[in-house]
Amino acid sequence: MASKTGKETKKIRLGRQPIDWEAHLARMGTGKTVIEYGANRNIFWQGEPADSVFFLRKGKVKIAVTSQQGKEAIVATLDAGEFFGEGCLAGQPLRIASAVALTDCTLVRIEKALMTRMLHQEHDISELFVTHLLSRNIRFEGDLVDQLFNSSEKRLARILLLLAHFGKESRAETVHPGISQESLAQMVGTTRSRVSHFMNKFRELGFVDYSGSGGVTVNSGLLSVVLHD
Amino acid sequence: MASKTGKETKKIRLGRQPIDWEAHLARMGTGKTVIEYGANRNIFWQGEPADSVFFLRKGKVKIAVTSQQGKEAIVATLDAGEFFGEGCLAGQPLRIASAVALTDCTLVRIEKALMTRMLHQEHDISELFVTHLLSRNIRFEGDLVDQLFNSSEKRLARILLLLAHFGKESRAETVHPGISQESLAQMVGTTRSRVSHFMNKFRELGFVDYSGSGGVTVNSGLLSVVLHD
DNA sequence: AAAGCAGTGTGCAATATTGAACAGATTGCA
DNA sequence: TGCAATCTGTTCAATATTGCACACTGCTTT
Repeated sequence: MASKTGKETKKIRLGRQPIDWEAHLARMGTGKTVIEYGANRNIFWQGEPADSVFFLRKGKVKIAVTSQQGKEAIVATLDAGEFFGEGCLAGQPLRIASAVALTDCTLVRIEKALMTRMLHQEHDISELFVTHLLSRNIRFEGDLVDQLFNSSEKRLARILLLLAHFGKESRAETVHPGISQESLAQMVGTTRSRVSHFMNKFRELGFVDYSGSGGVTVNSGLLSVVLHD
Repeated sequence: MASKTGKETKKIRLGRQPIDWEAHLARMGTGKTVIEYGANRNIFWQGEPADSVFFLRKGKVKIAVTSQQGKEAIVATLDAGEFFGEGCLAGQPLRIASAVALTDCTLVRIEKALMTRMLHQEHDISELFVTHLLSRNIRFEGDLVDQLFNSSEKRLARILLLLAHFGKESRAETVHPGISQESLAQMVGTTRSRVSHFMNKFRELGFVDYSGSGGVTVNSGLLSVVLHD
């Protein structure tokens, strides 16, 4: 509780002027709740009724799907400032995926009815949401193309680069600390033994660095070579 | 040929009332063009500057990506009533995919600036566009999950079902006539020889029917069994 | 009719991937 | 401290997939 989200900027950059998402939210009537989730806490389960959209104010969240055979795949990991669970707005009655907090999170739960109303009445919200959906779309399309074309080795390289926010201003270079090979395998769509194999290969080549604990460091410049053959 | 798409209603169902897309378009100033494309004509190429969004009024269009190695993948096939090329709205300077008319098409080209203006000013358009993006998102997420979990056999089964509009009211049961095994392979993300192999298997089991020419007929009920193991 | 062409049915060796196993290392906790 | 749980490195046989080859079909063009 009582996290220091106060420091986070509430103004989210859009095409034109920054919009004050929190102010809009505050103005709306009932239907929203601010919730804090501890790391590893479940936010919603696949198969549950879907009646709300979430906005991630702080922390990281993963979206995962479990197959009938019990295998799990991670279809997205989200950072602060992103929406999720928006499928219900398109009429999905049930969650098609589960959402789990990867770190301590604070998020805003918005009931479907309220979200619909906001999209209908508030231009800025509507525009923000369109921007979000466009980015998500581009990311999904990229993931799909990646699957259609590339070997598991290249897919792993790509995931590592994306997790390190390759291309963004902030050259964090460090992947989410504590990410396991199992999780990587679930994102890449392969087995852990394969991930272990390639991680070692990448490490020997100096593309990544990781020692027991302390997360993975990515040399984006070098690793990106893998993608281009 | 998909024949009577011309009869499709121009009023597109939204959550609430149907909105008259054409009327909105007509009211806007310059920046839009109605274009007709013959079958197999190219609409835009991957790598080209991206400065407009398209609305498909009639016909079918495929969205394809070519890898550096020259392999082609089909990431989507679109029906009347759908948008495409919307990536530019999120700031993509270049097309990341090519668009090709699969049948004779008529489509509306909307310049990026006009589209932005419409999204900003016209509630109905904005809402329609959000609905489109949500559906597209759900489809991409589904495709991605499919790739992460399933074998090429199941993926082929799924594509055949989707092409036959499985689940929709109109039990057309007939896939786009003249679709080649090569195209199927590019959608599924595998090789033609694999597609040929599974198509024969499906045919022997009575799940599909196809004879030289005349397109593929899908027995959705039977074929969907493949998906559930 | 002959030739060309695109699509299909097969077979096969080379390669990639899976799935399961086991040992060592590290971490968290009683 | 010691135990249990988790994560990692590594192997290996079974399986799936690729990439290519070639023959055969139906169709169009000349």
